[in-house]
Amino acid sequence: MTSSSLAGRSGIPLLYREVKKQLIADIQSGAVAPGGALSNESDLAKRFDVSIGTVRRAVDELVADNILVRQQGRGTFVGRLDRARFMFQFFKIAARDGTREFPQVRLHSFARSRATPAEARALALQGAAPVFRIENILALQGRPVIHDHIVIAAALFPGLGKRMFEQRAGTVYELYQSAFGLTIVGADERVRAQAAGESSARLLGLSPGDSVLRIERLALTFDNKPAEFRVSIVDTREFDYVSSAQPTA
Amino acid sequence: MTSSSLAGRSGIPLLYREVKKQLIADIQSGAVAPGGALSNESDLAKRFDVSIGTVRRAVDELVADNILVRQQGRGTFVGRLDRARFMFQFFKIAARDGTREFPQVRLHSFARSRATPAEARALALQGAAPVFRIENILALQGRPVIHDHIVIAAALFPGLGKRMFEQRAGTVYELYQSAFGLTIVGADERVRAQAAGESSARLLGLSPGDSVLRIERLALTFDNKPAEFRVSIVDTREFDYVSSAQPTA
DNA sequence: AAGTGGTCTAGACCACTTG
DNA sequence: AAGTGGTCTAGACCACTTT
Repeated sequence: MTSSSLAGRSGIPLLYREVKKQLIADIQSGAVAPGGALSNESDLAKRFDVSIGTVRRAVDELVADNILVRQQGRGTFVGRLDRARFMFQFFKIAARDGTREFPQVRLHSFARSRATPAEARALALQGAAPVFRIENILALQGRPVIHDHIVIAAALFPGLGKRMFEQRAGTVYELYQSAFGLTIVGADERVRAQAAGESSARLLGLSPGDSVLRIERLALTFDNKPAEFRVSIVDTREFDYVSSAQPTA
Repeated sequence: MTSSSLAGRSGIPLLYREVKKQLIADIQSGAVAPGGALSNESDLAKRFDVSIGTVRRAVDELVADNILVRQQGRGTFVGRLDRARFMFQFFKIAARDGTREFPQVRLHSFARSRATPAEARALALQGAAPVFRIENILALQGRPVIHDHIVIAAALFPGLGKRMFEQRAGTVYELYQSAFGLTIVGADERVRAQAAGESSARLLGLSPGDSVLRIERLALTFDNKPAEFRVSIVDTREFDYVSSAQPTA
């Protein structure tokens, strides 16, 4: 292949940012698959016509964002959105004693319908665009604790069906990643307390009016583009939403 | 002063980690004050007998942790825990439309008493150690929204009194930093929904039993040592707890 | 003009994994 | 032994701020 070196330092586009963009493009195009290895650093340096240090800086940032994973002596890999990463990066519910456990997920409903105005706004969709609307019940320690309502744009998930969703091997985000080439890289969450509605109360074994936690999560893909809108109703009698912001070391 | 070079690469202590430790020690000892400038990078490199690149790596991490602030052309400074930083790093309550506003704080009670077992556990104190117990009411848009209950070990804040606390110029954490040399660098938070108690309901204008958010925050200083335990009761009828985890760019 | 941090380079050497 | 990432160095050159 012809070597495609990067922009020539004209409008001050930082070299390592350009390298980062290219690496992201490789992931989005499928040129490197989830779990697959990147070229080694000296080859990347040759390909982009920069020094190894510049490649390392670009990779450093992608590693900090949990998008790439380095393994000394082995290589650098595209991070899979597997259970371990989901627990680490996205699942913030822990038992009172701090114990964290991967939830047992049961599909409650799967439907194709249209976005409400609020959903369209969150997902940056035009009008009442077609969406998939999915409800899950998540159990911890054998008891239903979380009632999830997922909304995703149908246009981003061509061919998605109930069976495919239900019979996925790993996490929901891993399905997005492996079957639709859509990588969730971050999320904005808004949390508040409210009285449980009738449906959530029934599904979680509560009385209507009991206090529950409501989490709105907007999951984002590259460039902070919204990809999934999710409302989670959590019974916090025995579990907490945890958020840690500690210096690295 | 006699140059004190760092460990001689014996037990594989990473050089940049050692530099980082020394810079933190300078902050804790008061050798560089909050808001004050560090030596320039080449002087730091000489002092620690390492290359500038190694100094930069240490400073990079401290900047990422919001402990230092770089200003190109001016220097590198110890970050002050002022309002802007408090809003950015610690205050996670926002109006439904996303608006963020620094709260108006009113002292409700100030007392010296002893730690409960749970508080002693959180703060890593022995037995029923002496603590200060402070209640604040925080108002947003002119209405009381948050009822804070702060617990701090008396031993860490010698000479703290009600007047000093009430008449502080800036944020609570800035008082800790400037008057007691204690820098808050991070926090662990646990959030859940519960029915409002009598006291919080009265102070926030709610009916007992209304759903409120309960936030337990353990604020940490260097080495993740606990420094403050705080319970915040939040009226989330018009405000949310927000948590964002987006890639840097 | 002088001083600061910011980017990028080229290369030495080390630590770890695999064949 | 060969190949990978990890640390550290020394220095060029640029961008920004202050005097």
